Amino acid sequence: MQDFYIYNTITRKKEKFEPINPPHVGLYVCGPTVYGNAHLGHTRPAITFDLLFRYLKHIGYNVRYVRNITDVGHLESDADEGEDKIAKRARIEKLEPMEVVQYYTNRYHQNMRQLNVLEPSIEPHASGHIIEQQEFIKKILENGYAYEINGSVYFDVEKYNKNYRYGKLSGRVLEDLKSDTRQLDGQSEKKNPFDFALWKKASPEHIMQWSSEWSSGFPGWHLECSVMSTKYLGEQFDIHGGGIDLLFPHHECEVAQSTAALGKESVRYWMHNNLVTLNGRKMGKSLGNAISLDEFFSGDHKLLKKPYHPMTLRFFILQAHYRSTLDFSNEALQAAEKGLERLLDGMKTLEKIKPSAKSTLNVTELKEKCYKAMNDDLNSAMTISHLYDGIRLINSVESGKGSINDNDLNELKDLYRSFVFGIFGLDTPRNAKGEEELSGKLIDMILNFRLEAQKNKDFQTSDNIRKTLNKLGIEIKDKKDGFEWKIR
RNA sequence: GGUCGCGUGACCGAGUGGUUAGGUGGCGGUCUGCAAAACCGUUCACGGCGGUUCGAAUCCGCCCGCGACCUCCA
Repeated sequence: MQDFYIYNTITRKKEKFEPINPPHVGLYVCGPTVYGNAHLGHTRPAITFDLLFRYLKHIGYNVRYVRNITDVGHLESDADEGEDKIAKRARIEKLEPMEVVQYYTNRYHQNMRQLNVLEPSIEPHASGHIIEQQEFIKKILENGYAYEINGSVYFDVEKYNKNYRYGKLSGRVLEDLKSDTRQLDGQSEKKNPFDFALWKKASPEHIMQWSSEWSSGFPGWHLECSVMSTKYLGEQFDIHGGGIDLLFPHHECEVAQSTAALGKESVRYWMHNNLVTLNGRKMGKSLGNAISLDEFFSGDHKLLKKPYHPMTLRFFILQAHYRSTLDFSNEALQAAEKGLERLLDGMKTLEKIKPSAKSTLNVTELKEKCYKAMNDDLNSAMTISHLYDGIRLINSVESGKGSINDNDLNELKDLYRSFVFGIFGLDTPRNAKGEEELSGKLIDMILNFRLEAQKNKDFQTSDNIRKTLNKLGIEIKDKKDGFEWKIR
């Protein structure tokens, strides 16, 4: 087992990862709110925690990965009187709320498949856990950290803060929050403006509501994660992840709720991915600068100079460390596109290399560097740079400037397969097999004619063939003993 | 205003108290009928001003600029 270090938001330090019940690991990540299409921003946590999931499994852990679907309770406006986002969408589109949920959940899953993001072990819906959420509220009420008023239940932050520390995760101090919280309308019910809803009474026209002992209403918007993580991972579990924009108030409230209900903190390691920016600004749906994944893959957006392959996006994200912001631009994307191609080409070369008696390269050292980088808080950027160093070595062997023995060769192949495909998930989807085979044979045939032309010094014909194939997206490489080609 | 974080070469983006990140792009070369690819070489930066140190881009202070959170948000 590797010594794996994680940057823990709550301590602001890198800490050695030690699961509560090894080899089992419980991982909870905040998933999407399914009221709209997934955009570039959503790929950051999806890929970051997919990387974590894959790496933990790779180094021998047995991971239960829970990623929720938020389909109730997130309020639209800044006041508590807002309308449920999904309900609003449903009303506008004249659909059943669950129809909206199903539609965008399907779209999300499709996008995740395109990005080769593994399915989580459990994907619970908030709407499927209303009873559990009500029970959780009861526990908080019993423990005295919540109060009921007019059919709604609110978390009593001030009282909680007397025995615990509200703000522990995000580094906030309640006294500061008191002076800084904006005075919003419609908060008259709450004792304090920073109190948050656990259960909210719904108005009659509110189309998503459930009965409860307090009122017909809906659960508060931070509750589902506390409840579902507890249900599927236990009262204490290993890792909770999510976007850094959820740190406050969402995750802070989760800490408070769980502590208030269970008498202890649930989460051992908090991990937060940074954001995707556009011209240095956060990309967000509500900010109106989000590029949806469908637009990204089709190139159908005014900011996109061309369509990009899902693997280009995946690689682009992996080339940065997850805790840094990542600025989007066509230039950067195209650099990633070419970089990924070089990496994958190098791997194809690796598969073809013939072993020699001795090795001029140190595979063990390369391998150790890769693990060292990954063990340092999932530094995929560093790992990739090591893999490029290896590609240079592979190419030098292929061009006869180095050599590798049988043992090293197998180890090297193993290293690249497990890192590039297994851990980074950079698999290129293949075309339909039969068709691929046929077109491959046809291209071979054409290139054999070209070879003939070259032998006869008929370079005009030879160049014409190459030009035409290039136009079709086929790249030709002339070799000493023939040719190579690939589809771009 | 409060809290937190960032500022790296043409672009993206790692990192460390003293040694080349890496990718993309540019330039020169090897190879080649010409290309492409590959390889070799080159392009050696760390916002500003002070301080600590034998030595700092890396630690500390101040300043400037930018961002995130404080309201749903990945």
